[in-house]
Amino acid sequence: MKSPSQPRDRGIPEATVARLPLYLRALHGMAERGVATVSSEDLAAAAGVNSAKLRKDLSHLGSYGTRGVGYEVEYLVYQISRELGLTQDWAVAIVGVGNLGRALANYGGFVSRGFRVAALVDADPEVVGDTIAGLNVEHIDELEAVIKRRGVSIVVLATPAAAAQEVCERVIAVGVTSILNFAPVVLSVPDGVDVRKVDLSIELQILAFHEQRKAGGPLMAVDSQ
Amino acid sequence: MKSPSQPRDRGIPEATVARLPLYLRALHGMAERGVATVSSEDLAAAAGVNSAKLRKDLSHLGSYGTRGVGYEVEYLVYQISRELGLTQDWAVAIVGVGNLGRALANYGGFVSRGFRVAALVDADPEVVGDTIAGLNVEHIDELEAVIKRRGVSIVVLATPAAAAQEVCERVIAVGVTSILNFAPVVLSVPDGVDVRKVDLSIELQILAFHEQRKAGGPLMAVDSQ
DNA sequence: CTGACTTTGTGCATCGGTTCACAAAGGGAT
DNA sequence: ATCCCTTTGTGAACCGATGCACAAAGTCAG
Repeated sequence: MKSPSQPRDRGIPEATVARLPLYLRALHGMAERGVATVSSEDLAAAAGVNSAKLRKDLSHLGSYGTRGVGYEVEYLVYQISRELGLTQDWAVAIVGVGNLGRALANYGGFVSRGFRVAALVDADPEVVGDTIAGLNVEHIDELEAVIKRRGVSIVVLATPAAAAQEVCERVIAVGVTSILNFAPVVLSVPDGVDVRKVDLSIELQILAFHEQRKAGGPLMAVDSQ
Repeated sequence: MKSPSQPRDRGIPEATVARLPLYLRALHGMAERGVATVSSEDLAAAAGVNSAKLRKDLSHLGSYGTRGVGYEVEYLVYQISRELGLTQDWAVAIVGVGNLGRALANYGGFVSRGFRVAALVDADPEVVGDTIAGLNVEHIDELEAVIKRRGVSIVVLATPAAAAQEVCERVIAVGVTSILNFAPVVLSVPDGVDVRKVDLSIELQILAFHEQRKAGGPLMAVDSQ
């Protein structure tokens, strides 16, 4: 338990970052089941990746394993959490309280670790004032004020496509630099602002592509011309 | 307009497939605005990628552009749609009609092109029998029957994490090979089955990672202890 | 018909990520 | 203390994706 060589490369590959939450989830499950120690092989299986990749990923954070034994679950949970910035509390605002926004507000996974839905905002006077998931829905005119007042640093866009770019610009103007976008548009943002996009219909289209291939099969007798 | 050399490589890179829906969306927008022809430069800008990448992507489908001119919008829409398998109609079943399932059922983007929500299934007797987005919610006991009867080939899992694996196995058993999973678990499936995963909390965690970095900045004075 | 101009399609260098395979490191038994 | 066994951490080969830069191919004006 001595201080393990300062390893933080300050440069963790993007692909690795994207997998850390996966490992974290698997580790949480193990911690709950009382597992104290886990090998790269087992953890990799639980996370659905291969063990070499997992080891290389973890090696980017430092040498937190013990050769011949594996990784201490609790310790690794802490290290990954810290690396991902989950040891602090992130205030999230959800803009757009339609079906999707509502689902997100109620989604347990958000609140669980590190994130807190701090504000709900919508333009429709019909829903402004309603209470959803214990929160009062505020009017879009209050957007900037709410973000500042609640210390929101991550904004989730669940608005109609047409509204997304404008909302995006407004929140950036008051200092937000992390946006999770569910609206089916390409947002244009200045450098330094991070946008991640979740697009349900794109995922379906990718599935359809593969499904079509399978249906045709290797000896596809379709309209090959 | 002569038949353009049989190009279908039968091997389109995965990264390209993932971007085709993006191009398709941009093209639809252009078609609606009456644009007849578009250059790789303009289309790339609309889709948020660089133009060399776009040209290379499209070249995998065939030579559908005209040098000195660009791409004919309508024609390209058709070619990409066909490649993605959107010229046929895909019946989709949504399992789990909680907040998220409801949002998905009502999500216009699904229905719009090529996809049709053909069934809603849930285990909760409270919601079975309800009508959501014009569809009757059926009981999970009917799962296999419904899938066969409606010709469902793509299943969307919006169940609680604990139920996902079981539902997954049941739909695979009746021949489904394409699954879009919103439950926060790693599904284990046999070869030949495609699973795509959308995980809201993972996206947030990735954002938090980058936000933390920005907050600290190059000369981070944090607990480097 | 010719020549200037535009834009595609692609060869090539590069880069980031994955996988293999093994030396190094630790634990535990004798 | 020594040896054997397990498992990590990583060097190196490999693979797919990206981006540059340009020749090839077309349009259009005169």
